[in-house]
Amino acid sequence: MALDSIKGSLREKGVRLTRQRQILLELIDKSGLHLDAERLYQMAKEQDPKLNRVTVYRTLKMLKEGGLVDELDLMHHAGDQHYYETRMKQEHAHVICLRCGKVEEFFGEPLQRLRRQIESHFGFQILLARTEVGGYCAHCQTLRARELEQARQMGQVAPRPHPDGGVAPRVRAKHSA
Amino acid sequence: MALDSIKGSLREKGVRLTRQRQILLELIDKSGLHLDAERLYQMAKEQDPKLNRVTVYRTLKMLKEGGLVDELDLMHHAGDQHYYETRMKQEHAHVICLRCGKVEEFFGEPLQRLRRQIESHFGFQILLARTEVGGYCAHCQTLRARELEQARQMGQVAPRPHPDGGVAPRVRAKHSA
DNA sequence: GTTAGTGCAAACCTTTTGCAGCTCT
DNA sequence: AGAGCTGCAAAAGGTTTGCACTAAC
Repeated sequence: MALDSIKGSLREKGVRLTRQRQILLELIDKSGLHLDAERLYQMAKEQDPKLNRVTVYRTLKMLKEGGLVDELDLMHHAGDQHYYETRMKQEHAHVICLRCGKVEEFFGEPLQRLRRQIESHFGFQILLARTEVGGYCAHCQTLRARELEQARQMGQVAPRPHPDGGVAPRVRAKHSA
Repeated sequence: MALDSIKGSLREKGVRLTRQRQILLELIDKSGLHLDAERLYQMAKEQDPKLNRVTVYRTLKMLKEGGLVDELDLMHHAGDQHYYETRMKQEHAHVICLRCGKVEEFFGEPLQRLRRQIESHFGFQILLARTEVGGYCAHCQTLRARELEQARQMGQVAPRPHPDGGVAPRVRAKHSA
């Protein structure tokens, strides 16, 4: 489990393992999900109703600057928040369906190859890398074709299939209390 | 020039080429730079002092949703703004030095390979792809080594070389008037 | 007992929205 | 002429900061 290695890493730096941080670390690590700050806050509040949103932001910032978590934006498919995941795993790309929002992870050798090429090409020292890909998953391709067909039958002008045309309208999450 | 193809593409859709949009398109296309909304606004204001910040955001949003520009965040090396570039060029990765802020572009076959692999692995239809890499450029690696050496000589504890340790503190740009 | 960390309130930056008036086609 | 676009003001969303109090080491 990556949790323990994170905790160790923090202890080494003299960072205090407060109750709040334990809760947050546990949530980030356990849920394989890609949580944003607000979501993480809501989940943490269930374990400690007094835990403040600010603490979530401060903890995430610390973990990010310590290189213990990575920050993603998943192509802003649902707004401008950032998402977080522990750095345990091997480098991977995120593949986001712009229609249903599903996020897949792609591991594989092309990523390492790309990384090596960039390092040698520029003499660059890579600390963080991020590849995000947006489009339509197999399932949504089918559904979308059907939708377009229906629109055509209803006598409407068929929307031209455009590079970014199908992006779902931004749903702004609302902080509830 | 990509400008004309963008203009054509907009005209086709019945989008009006207003004075403001011409100014903005010109700026985005001409400056090879990666501009954020605020910077673009400041530059546009020099040509038309009445042009409003809101128009900049609306134009960028339209271009983005029309697939005519790509939105980047360049690893948030200078804050949480987004940066924009025309989609003319071949797909490329952005390589950002976290110390000096320089942005390099990497073209090359590993990117296409990665793209193809993702498409075939998931049966995914890619519309947008983005690879951003953060670290130290060749020049800053040298400077940083020197800095660390000096810190050591001054009797301080040598900062452990950390995955994300050297990121410059966030400078929040301020809207001036 | 120190010092880092927390909660609260308020600020901050970036981006969006409502609406009246202007302007491209 | 009329739909589309702009500017203005105001709001919203996400995130950060100042400060007094609390808790981890």
